[in-house]
Amino acid sequence: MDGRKIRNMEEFAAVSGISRPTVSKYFNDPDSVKASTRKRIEAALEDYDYRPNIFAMNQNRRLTKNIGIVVPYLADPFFAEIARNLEWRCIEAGFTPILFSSHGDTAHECDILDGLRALKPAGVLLAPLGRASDLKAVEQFCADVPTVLFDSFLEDIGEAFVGSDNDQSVALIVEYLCRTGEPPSFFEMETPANPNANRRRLAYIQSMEQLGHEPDIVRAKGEGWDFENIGLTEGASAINGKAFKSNTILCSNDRLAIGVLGAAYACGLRVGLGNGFALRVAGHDDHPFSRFTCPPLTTVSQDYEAITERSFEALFAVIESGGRNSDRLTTLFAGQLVMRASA
Amino acid sequence: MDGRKIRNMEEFAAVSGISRPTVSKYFNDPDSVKASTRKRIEAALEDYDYRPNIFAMNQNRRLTKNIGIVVPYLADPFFAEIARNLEWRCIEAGFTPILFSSHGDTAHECDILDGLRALKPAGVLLAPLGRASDLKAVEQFCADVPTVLFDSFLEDIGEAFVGSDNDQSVALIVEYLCRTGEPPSFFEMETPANPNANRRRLAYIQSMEQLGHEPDIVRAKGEGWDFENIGLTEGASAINGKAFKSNTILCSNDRLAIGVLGAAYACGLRVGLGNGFALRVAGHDDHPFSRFTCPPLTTVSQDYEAITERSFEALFAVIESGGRNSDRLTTLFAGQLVMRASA
DNA sequence: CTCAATTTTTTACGCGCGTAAAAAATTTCG
DNA sequence: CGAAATTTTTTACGCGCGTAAAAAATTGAG
Repeated sequence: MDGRKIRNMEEFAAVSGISRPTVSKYFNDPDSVKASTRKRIEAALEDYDYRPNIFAMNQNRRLTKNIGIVVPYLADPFFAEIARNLEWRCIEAGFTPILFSSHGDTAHECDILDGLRALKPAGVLLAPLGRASDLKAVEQFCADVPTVLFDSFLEDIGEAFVGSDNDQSVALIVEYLCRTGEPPSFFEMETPANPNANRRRLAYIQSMEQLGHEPDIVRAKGEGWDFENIGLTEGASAINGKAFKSNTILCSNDRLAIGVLGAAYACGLRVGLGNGFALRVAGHDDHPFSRFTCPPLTTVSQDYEAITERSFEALFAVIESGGRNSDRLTTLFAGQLVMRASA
Repeated sequence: MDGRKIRNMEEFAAVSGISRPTVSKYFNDPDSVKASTRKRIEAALEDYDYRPNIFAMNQNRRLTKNIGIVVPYLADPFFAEIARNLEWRCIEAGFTPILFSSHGDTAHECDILDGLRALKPAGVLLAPLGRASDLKAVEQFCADVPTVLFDSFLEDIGEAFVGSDNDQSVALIVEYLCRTGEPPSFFEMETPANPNANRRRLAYIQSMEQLGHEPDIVRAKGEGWDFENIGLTEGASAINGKAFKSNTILCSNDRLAIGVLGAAYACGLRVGLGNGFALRVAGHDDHPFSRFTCPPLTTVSQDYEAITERSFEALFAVIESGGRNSDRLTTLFAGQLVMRASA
């Protein structure tokens, strides 16, 4: 703990007895210097706790060690959870994750992408708003910066896409619901922001038809990301208005289902499977809170860890290969049925 | 849209017909140049969409326009919501918010603060882990960087503190619960991470004694931020083990209460106020999801907007005054009773 | 129109680091 | 031990911008 404060790499190089270019090399990759010099630098590092100036470091770099993580709505615990995993993964690999939330707003998503460009990130993990995204802006961004999309699929954009296999997962739960009770009605938003929703509706229709049942779709009015609230209010009016042909409601996602559970409670309907229950409610995603609803929500899980792991790997591969060489690959993970008490 | 790409401020100055120092001045404060030159610059900006290199900009600055926002656990919608508001507020004021989550981990909180220092932020809005924080590290950080603490109170640290008045809010709900039914038992974590929890326990005891009732405190085992789960499992064993002396449970926070609601459901107890209900459950914070539980959770609201607004204002004042001159001021906002069906 | 006040331009340096090239030192290995 | 291979040092330049100082231009009031 020498009293002297180290002001720059020059000074640090002096006190550590190593030349500045070598020190610079060390900071860019500790393994690129001989083991003995590395030890000397790290010893000096203990005594003087110097850190290179990130701004100066990045100024001349064509790209940095930054990785942008962009999610459409961070107040949604699904994305909070994924963001948490991604951050962790990036740090582990020696990158600096920088987290952004589009807050459900098109213009803000564009602003984030603009700002991100200026940060010269090595890569970006982007879960776009979806329908609300400015497609041209996103496409242009992906052309400039190595980007892996996840969750929301956008045609032909990005180096890779990682998401869940809605066809499989919806078929799974539709089959389960049909097998254990009445074939489900499908409940979704009128104009879903997320492309997964469209996919799920189609998968629902197909599954129902394959099983010889007639699809029944109920659409909730409302826009935005306030899903629980929409599920609650619109769900209640749908229930009261006898809009559902079935006593079983499959919701497009868990957050909507949580709202519907509230609606059922407000309507005095007991939710669950078997005698004495008036309604079954199922969701999709295995949202972090779905275990704690009353009754606990039956749903299809998305494999959070697989999605984050694969997304990061895909991005890392692109970064390593120094740009855009891998064919655009799409990975869809299968969902697993999560049987709880609500259906 | 001239084909030429602008590479730096020099080139942009050339095409806009203004000298580089003046352009530089413009970017640091558009109002610092004459109106006519400002217009000329902004006209050129339309044609050439140039943006100054942030790294080069910040390199020589003693401090930047960055504002760090640090929350202990972003997967907690309470913090997600506050972070969202704070981000918005920062942008509005022309700053660049950078969001971090400590993920409930002491070491990670320290890393974040370290990294933040390197970003030379104009200021930081910090909700510390609390008990789990490395107090010395946080204190040292606050000495280096203008920091406003919120949510978790740490003695004598930071330029200001903004939080909620637990004494008032707990008194409010204890009084309500006593008035409308049995005096509540208090349910909390054994070793709460958040200092608010301690404050709330004390406020509970005081309120009960003032109303002439004997306090009854039940503590759940478990650590970390997985509150709902702890509330669910420990709540169930407490209920089954007849640990609660009262039929009314006041939980230290809403997330715990959400778990307890699940426990009650699992135990077959109907939760609500009045005849036919076996249990009352109340929480604290008016968590974003508390409106959607079954039954909807009775709780005390924290004034999210007031907290974010005041936090930002306090930080802004410190920044404006160029450092640390304001006396350390503490603002506590009163909670409001949110009567729903659970109690 | 004149003189002072304001604003812009010119000129020049520095920030902290990346990095290239050539020379010097060190290590490796036959 | 000596030559080749590896690593470090020396030297030097540039990145894009902030900013200081002095000179020049513009503006505004009288």
